[in-house]
Amino acid sequence: MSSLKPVRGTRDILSDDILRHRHVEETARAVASRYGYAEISTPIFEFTEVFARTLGDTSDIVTKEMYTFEDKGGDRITLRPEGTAGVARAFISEGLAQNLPLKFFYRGPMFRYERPQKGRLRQFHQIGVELLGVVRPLADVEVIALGAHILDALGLAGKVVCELNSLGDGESRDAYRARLVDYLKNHKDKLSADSRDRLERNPLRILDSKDETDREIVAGAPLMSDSLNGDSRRFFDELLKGLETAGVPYKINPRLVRGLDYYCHTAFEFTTDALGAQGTVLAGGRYDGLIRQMGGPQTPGIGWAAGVERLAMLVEGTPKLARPLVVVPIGEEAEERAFAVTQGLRRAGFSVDLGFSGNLGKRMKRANALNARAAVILGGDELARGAAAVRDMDSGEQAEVPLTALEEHLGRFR
RNA sequence: GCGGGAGUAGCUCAGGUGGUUAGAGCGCCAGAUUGUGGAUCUGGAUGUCGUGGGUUCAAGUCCCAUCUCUCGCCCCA
Repeated sequence: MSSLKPVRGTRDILSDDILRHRHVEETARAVASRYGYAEISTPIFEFTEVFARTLGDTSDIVTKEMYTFEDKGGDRITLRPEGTAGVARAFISEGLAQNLPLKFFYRGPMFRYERPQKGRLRQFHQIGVELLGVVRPLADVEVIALGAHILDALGLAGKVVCELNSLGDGESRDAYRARLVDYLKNHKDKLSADSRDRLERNPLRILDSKDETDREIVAGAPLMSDSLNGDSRRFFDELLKGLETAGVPYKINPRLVRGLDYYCHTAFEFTTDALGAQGTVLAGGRYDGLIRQMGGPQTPGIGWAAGVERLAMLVEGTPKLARPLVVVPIGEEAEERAFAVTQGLRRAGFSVDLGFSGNLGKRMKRANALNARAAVILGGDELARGAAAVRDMDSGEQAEVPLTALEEHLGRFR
């Protein structure tokens, strides 16, 4: 094995893997497009403040996971750890507030400096959507239904569960946080070290702690739903009703929280038990305060992101490429004419491979390895008659076809 | 960042207690078949044994460090 290796947590993606990635991305793009989501591509790096300001100073992403560096001009630059901040920044930079509501689909690499595991990499890929400018819960319904639709189109409906919760508006969330902290402080000495730390930093996170004693304590904790004010309660009820109307199955999980500070109201995760500790496959929520926090006009938003690597691991089988034709020249004179024949077929819309060397036997072997549908054999005898031998690689049947009728004859193999 | 497991051919893996030229299957290459692929048969090449250091007459094997993968924690897609 060579000592030349990719950087830790990065991968070359090729052959079957890249086909699966492409399948995931193209399926998502096609379904999102049916819902009217326009694709947007934002830079993979931004000024560090774009992420630092929006993700919250206490989040792990900001404190330890960002790839941040100073460029030659002295600017602080960060490789994007997630997609929402960049879309929000573009919304402000491009003055898009005139055109609300807006719906975006994006895809591309994200970067987080963390310890790699299965389904968790330092460079990974996400697909995601954002819906900006709609305060009504119907927006949440559409965004979640779109996520469910994409997972269904990928054949994963039976492998995932949509877990759902409401964090309420700011008022509800603050009220709940206070009640929760009050309760947990009474059990502080029994909490795990991690959770005692979280009590200061991010108390809501304690709700989904994996520590057993924590779980026992959490079982008796006040419920978020009891702290929702009237507006928040109504919002959540409308969302649930909408999902039922849309036929999206869900499971309410009162302990579901989101790591990032800007979420409010709706939080959801599509999870699977097929990927070990990295069970979250598509997740998102509502972020009504984000754009104003970044310095833009008050603009509500909701969206989600999904990990392409994780989805690709769940997708069964390998998407097949279209089977090519192969042109096989025999002899020097035929080789000179083969490229012109090949180009003619390519211009006519066929996928055609023309090898660079080899005798007949080798070229036929390669045609077989490429899973060619048919071979167009150009031998001296055939060319002298202005024809080619067309061999069906499945049946082995071979027929002589005049070059002038080649495209028409090959139509059956398209 | 913390804890456990693992790194031998392109791939999947064998290599008791240290002992000569490190093996198998798959794949690859060549030939049987110089105008015909898949199947079969014959032959061939697989390699700094992850990397660096140490112990020893002798290290794939033992010790230390380091890197990468993997499982879990943290966190998240």
